[in-house]
Amino acid sequence: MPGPKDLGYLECSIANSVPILGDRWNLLIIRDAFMGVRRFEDFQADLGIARNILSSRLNDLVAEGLFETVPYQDNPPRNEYRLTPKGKDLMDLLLALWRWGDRWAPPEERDPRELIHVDCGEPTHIVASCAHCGGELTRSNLRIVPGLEVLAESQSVAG
Amino acid sequence: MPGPKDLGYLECSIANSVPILGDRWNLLIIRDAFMGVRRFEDFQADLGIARNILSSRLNDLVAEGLFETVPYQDNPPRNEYRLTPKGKDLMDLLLALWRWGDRWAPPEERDPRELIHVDCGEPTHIVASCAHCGGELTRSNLRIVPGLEVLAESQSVAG
DNA sequence: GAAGTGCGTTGCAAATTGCAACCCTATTGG
DNA sequence: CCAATAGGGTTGCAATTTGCAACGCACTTC
Repeated sequence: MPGPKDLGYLECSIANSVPILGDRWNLLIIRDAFMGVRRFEDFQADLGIARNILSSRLNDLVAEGLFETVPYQDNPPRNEYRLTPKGKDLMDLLLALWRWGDRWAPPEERDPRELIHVDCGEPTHIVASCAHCGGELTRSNLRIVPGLEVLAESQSVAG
Repeated sequence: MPGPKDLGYLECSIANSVPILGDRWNLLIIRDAFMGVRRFEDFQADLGIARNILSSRLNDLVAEGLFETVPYQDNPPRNEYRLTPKGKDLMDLLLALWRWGDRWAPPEERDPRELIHVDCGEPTHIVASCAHCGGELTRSNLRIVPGLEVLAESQSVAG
């Protein structure tokens, strides 16, 4: 029975997020939404996505509660698609994706967009820090427990 | 010409990352790799992914430089799939995904895994902070320039 | 030498994608 | 009033991808 497989059996937050976030278009639509895009035509024009796919994806995103429709005109009825709190909470993910892409898959022509941290006024990017002590989270100071394994460079099991 | 569309025209780091990361299986394979899984059979058993798809995805991930094959036996030749620095650098993304999923799409039975910050010894999760000043990055203190828009709650254009 | 392990490839049916074309409502122009 | 345009989709169809099961192949172990 082809088509996306149900991943519920994995019993994991990441696996549960994957059906909606592990999709090329959804990630790009969310990116656009963070940039301020809100209308069907604007998403379509910016992404070059086929209209039927965009329609389907927006419906999925609304059904999953990442976007909500907000009418901006009655005749004919027209909606904007806006991020909900659940959608807006993806900001860290987008920042991480942006950062990774800048380091490992930058566009040919440098992306003119910069992220500015208003509090300090400087260009910035995400750094992962600990919710408890504020220290930086790195591969070597993190551990998953109970875990098959650690995230660190040096490993002690499985080879 | 159906099938994944080339997104190069978007000229953006995120769009460039999407072809490899905007895929259900790739994200899960990477997740497993961070948990210490390295062998074909182990990925297959853990994810329940079809063998042909796993084979295809691992090849893609190696081709993109996120994984590298490391022989662990000569007869017959067998390889492990390990994250490269490029792949390991996805840790922040995985942490953000994990965090988001915990908040918005947690598994029915609570995931027994916890992330421990070894430096302070406490369970933790990612908090986005500024690479320049270390302050927290929030939707209201970030700006994309030049930008159609800001990430903040309150917006001044297109609305 | 019969079974088991590890890693894939092959075949096929079902689902998804992309494109172009069409539909509908309402506004604008003459 | 009729035509053209804008916004927001839906429909049809062919190419591509998926998922599953089965098969292949090279050793190893009993």
